[in-house]
Amino acid sequence: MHQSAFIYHRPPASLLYAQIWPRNRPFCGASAELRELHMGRCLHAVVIKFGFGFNNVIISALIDMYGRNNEPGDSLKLFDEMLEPDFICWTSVISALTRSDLYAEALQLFYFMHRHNGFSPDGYTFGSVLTALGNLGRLKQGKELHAKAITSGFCKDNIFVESSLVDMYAKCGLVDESRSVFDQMEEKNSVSWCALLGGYCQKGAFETVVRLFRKMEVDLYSFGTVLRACAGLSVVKLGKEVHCQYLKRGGWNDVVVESALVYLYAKCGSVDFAYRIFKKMPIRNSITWNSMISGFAQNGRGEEAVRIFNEMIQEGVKPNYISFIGVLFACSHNGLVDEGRKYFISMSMDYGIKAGIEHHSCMVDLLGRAGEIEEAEDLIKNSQFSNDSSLWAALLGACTTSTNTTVAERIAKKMMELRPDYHLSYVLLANVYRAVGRWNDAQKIWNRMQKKGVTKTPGRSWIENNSSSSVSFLVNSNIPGEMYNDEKTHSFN
DNA sequence: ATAGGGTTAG
Repeated sequence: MHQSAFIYHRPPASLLYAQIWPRNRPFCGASAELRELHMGRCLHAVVIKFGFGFNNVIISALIDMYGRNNEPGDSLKLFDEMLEPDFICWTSVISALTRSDLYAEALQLFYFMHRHNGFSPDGYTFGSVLTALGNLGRLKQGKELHAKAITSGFCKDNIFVESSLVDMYAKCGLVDESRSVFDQMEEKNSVSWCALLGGYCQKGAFETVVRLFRKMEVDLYSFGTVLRACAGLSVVKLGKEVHCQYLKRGGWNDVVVESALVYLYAKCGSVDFAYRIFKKMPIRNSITWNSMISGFAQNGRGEEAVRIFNEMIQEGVKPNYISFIGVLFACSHNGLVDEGRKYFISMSMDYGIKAGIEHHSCMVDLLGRAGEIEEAEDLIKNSQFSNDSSLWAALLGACTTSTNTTVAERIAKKMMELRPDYHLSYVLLANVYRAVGRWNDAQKIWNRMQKKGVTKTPGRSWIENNSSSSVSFLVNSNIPGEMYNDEKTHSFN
């Protein structure tokens, strides 16, 4: 008999394995330590032994279990081996991918499900897919899905869909849109609040975050957000209060909160304390490692930053775009020129990561400090950022100590071409001429600068910015009693 | 079976 009713279109094998599985190898070591995963695997065996291997409900639960334990490869394998995955199985596997930060892959499966199997999304699917879109910053598709959620009736009064929408708009940088969805919600919970606060964090409105944090129902999940705000404000004192609350409430081995603590303490100068927390963490992911690398790097401890970077690789965690920013920054600020060159090459050769503007900036800084002005110049010229004024400006700064007039002239002129209003190009070039006794040329540059009306932009000191009264106000007013033990706070629920 | 948190150069 013809079985067309049961034919289901499978996603390409390349999507199921080649692309996804290798990328997640690094997580396996960490997940193996989770007892829940071990239990889950045992249960899986029991399921098969008792002949429930073809029960979609049970398999859905298993797919979800692997997803929650950062084993998206196992989720996919199970899914691929199913004879007739129903719509719920698709949703489970999409959410498993989203949970493991495989957003693009989750989206691919979602569109595949829709196009080839004719399944329409429901509230559950919308939640996961909107999360994926938000993390990828795909505003256009996000809006499309928002419209679809409204027309299909899954939007109104569905706290999952609405919270995901708040999150999606916040992550795409549209805080106002995010706020408007939030305001229209009939019922709000800590997830909705947290999503909104994340948007304010991204905009740099850290004071707002701390203020609102005191008004909302607080769960351990939201500690990550407020710690990010603390780091943004460099208020280590408030961060310590949050840390205490985390421990007091029985928080333990939460990789997100503890990574945020590592970052906060390191950013505020307590690198050794940060390192102690880092050392104690049984499960570390790439963000944890990155926090520690950049923590050492920012505190002038480049060698340790490099050491942590290498340890990360040894432990089987793949360095990403941000890891390389940290390690290159460490190299540039500690004169590790050869290492810097090595890592810059290794980034694309060994890890397939294309160097971005941040990496180029670090390299220009590194080479400039080492006096390798022409090498840095070539690097910029041969990159896709050859007309980026921030890179040329960094190089220009490095020329101050150089006596090579020809090169300095060339760079200053390039900079004048890109940014005619940038005063340092003129100042620097004039200084270079003076250093070699070309007084007339120096004077000409000064005249040209004045004729163009280029003026120095007023500077502001770091101290001035950070001793503003609003920050000290926050620190003093946020005593723990007020933050967490307020009766009203708890009855908010 | 479903939603939210943490890392990014000058």
